[in-house]
Amino acid sequence: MTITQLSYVLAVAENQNFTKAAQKCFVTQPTLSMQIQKLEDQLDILIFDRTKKPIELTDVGRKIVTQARNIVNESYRIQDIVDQQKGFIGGEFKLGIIPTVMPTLLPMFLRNFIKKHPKVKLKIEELTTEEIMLRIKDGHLDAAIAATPLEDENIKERVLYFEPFVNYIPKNHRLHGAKKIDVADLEVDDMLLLEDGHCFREGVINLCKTFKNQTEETFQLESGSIETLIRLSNEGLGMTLLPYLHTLEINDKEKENLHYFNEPIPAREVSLIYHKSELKMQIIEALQDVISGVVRGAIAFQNVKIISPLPK
Amino acid sequence: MTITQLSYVLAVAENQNFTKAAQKCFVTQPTLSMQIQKLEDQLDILIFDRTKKPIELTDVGRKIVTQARNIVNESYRIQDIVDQQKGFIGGEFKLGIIPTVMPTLLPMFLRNFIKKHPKVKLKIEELTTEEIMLRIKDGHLDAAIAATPLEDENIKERVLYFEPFVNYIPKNHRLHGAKKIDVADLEVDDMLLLEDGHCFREGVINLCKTFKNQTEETFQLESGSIETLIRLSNEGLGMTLLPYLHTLEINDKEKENLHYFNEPIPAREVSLIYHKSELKMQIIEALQDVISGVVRGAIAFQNVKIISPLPK
DNA sequence: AACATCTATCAATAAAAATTATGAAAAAAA
DNA sequence: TTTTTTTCATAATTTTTATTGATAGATGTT
Repeated sequence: MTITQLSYVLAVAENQNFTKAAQKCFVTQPTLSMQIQKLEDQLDILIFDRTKKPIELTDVGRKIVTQARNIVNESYRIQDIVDQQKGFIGGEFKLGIIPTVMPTLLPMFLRNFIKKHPKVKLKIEELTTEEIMLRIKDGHLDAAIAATPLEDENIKERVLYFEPFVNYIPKNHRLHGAKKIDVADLEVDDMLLLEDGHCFREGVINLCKTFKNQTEETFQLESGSIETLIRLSNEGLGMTLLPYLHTLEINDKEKENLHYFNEPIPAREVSLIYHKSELKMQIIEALQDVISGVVRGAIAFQNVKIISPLPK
Repeated sequence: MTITQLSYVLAVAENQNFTKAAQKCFVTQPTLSMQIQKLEDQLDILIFDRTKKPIELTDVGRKIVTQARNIVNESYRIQDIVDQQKGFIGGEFKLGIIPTVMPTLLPMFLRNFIKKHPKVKLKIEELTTEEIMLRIKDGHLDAAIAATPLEDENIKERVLYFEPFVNYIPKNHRLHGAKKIDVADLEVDDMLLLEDGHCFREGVINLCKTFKNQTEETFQLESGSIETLIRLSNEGLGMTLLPYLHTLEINDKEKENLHYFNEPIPAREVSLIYHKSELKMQIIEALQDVISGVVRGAIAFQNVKIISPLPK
């Protein structure tokens, strides 16, 4: 039994296909077939049920895959120990970012980070919180930036910053006249929201519910991006809430529609999250340093009240 | 990096010697030298400091060995999963037994066990509780039989039986006339004990202390085996306590010196203990079944009061 | 029926591991 | 000190193992 064989098994289990798995392993398909057969022969069991299309794991196979993932992941940690010893910060690093953070935060720190740590090959992907949590647990992501707290025992969190919510209220809206807005003024029925699956949406709904006991039944419109939200709002379809960093990007005319909250200002907590095993911790800490440094200049609010974005 | 290389590293780390390690791995010494060098080259670090005699681990080396042990142990669990699936009970199994249990319990169950599970290659070693705990943690023992509770978070326990203490009181002793003895009658100063390191000694001392607030200062004599204890006692050097199973083995004349306790009868708890990772659990359960079955016939006390043998 | 997709098999070859034989350095013994 | 022994490294060679390209067979699709 070798680590290579185990990783071949993992690849086939994940792809449910020898040919695709072989590509991901950068070997030919017969290599996988033969090595996996060899392992099956040695253990004298079948890991895959090849009669099923697509291929399926047997009962033992499922248990073996779980253990194999364990072993393969633990084997990565050997290199990690060496890197840590050398103070080496480099190698491939897969980072997930939620959609409502991606467009504003990424440009702020990416250039800085690459400059400071040129040996790290960052692979960044925009994913929902749900996908992020799955992929951190199965090892396909090394870390992610998401709204917290998540309260998942397998995932650790390091708070990066608190991002205040800002009201975006078009000219024709009943609240446009008000200089500063109170949380109690918000009405869900009146608010443009992101579509389901965005945790920012959850945060806003929670905010409204907290202060008005509103149900989440009747939303007027839902959109997939905050950009669209602003456009829709401009068309007079309702007000919306923006995460603070987004308000730095909009044009001067639209800035006139921004209305800040009275203190305490509601905000979301944005954190760097990673698996509890703390693999590649040097890079995670490097990321935290760079991002915290950059954000400290951009967000300088005090008396910020935090609401939980995933209040299930 | 391969599991084989990692196990070579473990062998050298444990033996502090390439030649001996090679023998344990059933390969020649150059094989180890080359494979370990190859691993060191790939990681671009030194695992061993070869200038020191005997050879020593480097700082990184120590961390790598810890992780390597992890990986190698986890790799054994693959075979374990397969065995479990097949209901196969076999392979090498290393069992430790404390000295005061070994001579009485082993003959009771060994023949039975071998008959019932002929494919298991039992390797049994007599060890103190302290050694047992170390070796269970480092994987050199699969399980052990010891007095419990141990209260170690890495070690799980399954109680096999409660073994009452029996007084062995020679003719000339002040208590010889008494038919039944009370725990309160015991005097540490008056009692022959096993030498330091035997947990049975701890148990007895604890028993005396519990009822008389005696200090453990002045013991008259100490011995390494219970056999010797009986001989010394016969010579009129004091009374002693025997674990019940030992009393079944002594000759008729000596049996006259046995005096049972009044209820509640003090006893020690004897358990099958094993690492929390539950490797080779099928064999552990098979052992438990056989031993419990055998002992149930031999010990049939009720109203047994338990004292902790390791009261630190 | 023809085609496409997928895995297994085979022989050839490349790569890696293990072995035997040997050498050099350090420790132990004379 | 000199000799002997121990111990690890190196080199050349053999053995074993992994990988590949080509292809066959099986299954499902159009």
